[in-house]
Amino acid sequence: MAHTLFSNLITWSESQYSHLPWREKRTLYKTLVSEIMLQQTTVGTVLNHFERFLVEYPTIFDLAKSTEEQVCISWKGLGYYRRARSLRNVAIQVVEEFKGQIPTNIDDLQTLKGIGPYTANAIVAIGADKKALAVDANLERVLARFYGVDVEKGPKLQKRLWSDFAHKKIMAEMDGLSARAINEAMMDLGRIICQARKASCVLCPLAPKCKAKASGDPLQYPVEGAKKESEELFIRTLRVVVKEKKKILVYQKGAKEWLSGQWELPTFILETNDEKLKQYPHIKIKQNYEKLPYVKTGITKYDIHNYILEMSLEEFEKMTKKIEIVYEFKTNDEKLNMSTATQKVFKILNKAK
DNA sequence: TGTCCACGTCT
DNA sequence: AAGACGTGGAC
Repeated sequence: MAHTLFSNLITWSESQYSHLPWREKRTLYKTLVSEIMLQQTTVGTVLNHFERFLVEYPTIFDLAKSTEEQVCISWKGLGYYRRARSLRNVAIQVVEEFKGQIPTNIDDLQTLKGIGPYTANAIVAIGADKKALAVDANLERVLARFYGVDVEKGPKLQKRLWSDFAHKKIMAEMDGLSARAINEAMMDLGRIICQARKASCVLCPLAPKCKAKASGDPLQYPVEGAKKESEELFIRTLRVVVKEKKKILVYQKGAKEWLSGQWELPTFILETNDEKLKQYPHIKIKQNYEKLPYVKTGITKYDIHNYILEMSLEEFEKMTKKIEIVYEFKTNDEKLNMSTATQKVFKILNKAK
């Protein structure tokens, strides 16, 4: 009986992964924070930040009282900083509209900006242990394989899984089992055993009834959509270091730019094949920039080499006469919301000394 | 080192 | 509804 399979799955998951910090003494608040962190982010990365974040914001009221800038600083290293702003706004909204009690039904949760179908279901199923299914990319893959669904990956597959499989079958499996345990276990399975590019079927508790395993080629599910050719985009930036005593020259990124609100070294485009790019002003320098030290960064679809150049304030002012950005001297410490790329530049400079 | 890839929600 | 958003892991 399939029910036994899912019990085995839960046993496997609980024996190995109950120690994740958001699972220990689980609360709705820890679930909210961890699930927002886990959007687009691997468990390993979240492990590096979750507990510190909880020390800084032990309750939803602490989070609601904090400033946007402080929450973004606390979010450093997790990326997709819009999530940090959303999380704070959710906290404020929950305090104002729900007396600080995080709702446990899908509809109320989805009224909160930043909480979509996945996170709403995760909070209901995992946070409140009420019947729901949080279908992230892991679940999508596991379910497509288990049921052998050959619908193209993406929104179509999500819909198909939800209407034909997830809702009717998995939800039925939850009768008599914990919704929390089954959701956590399915995610663990996708993360550890039933990975996108590797399926360790010999270890899998669901293998006896898995259609993908039976097919002999489990990786054929989920079916990949046609990949579209996209032009490779590169940027070569100049990152300028101007020091004055213990301070460095930086500027704050605007609302519509990448990494909005963060502080960066003065940054200019030396060369790019994307003519529409408006993130930084263009500049020309006399020397061959390819001989300068550089660090690689990446954001969205761009391959970026950041060339580093130290200069005096006089030289800098001469170079940027026609540029209207406001640059200021600031101390580079933990109170400054400094971009990852800028931190990488300093790492390289310190290493060189 | 480089290259490829994964990943929820909003707009 | 296609593209934006950042980081880290696998090989």
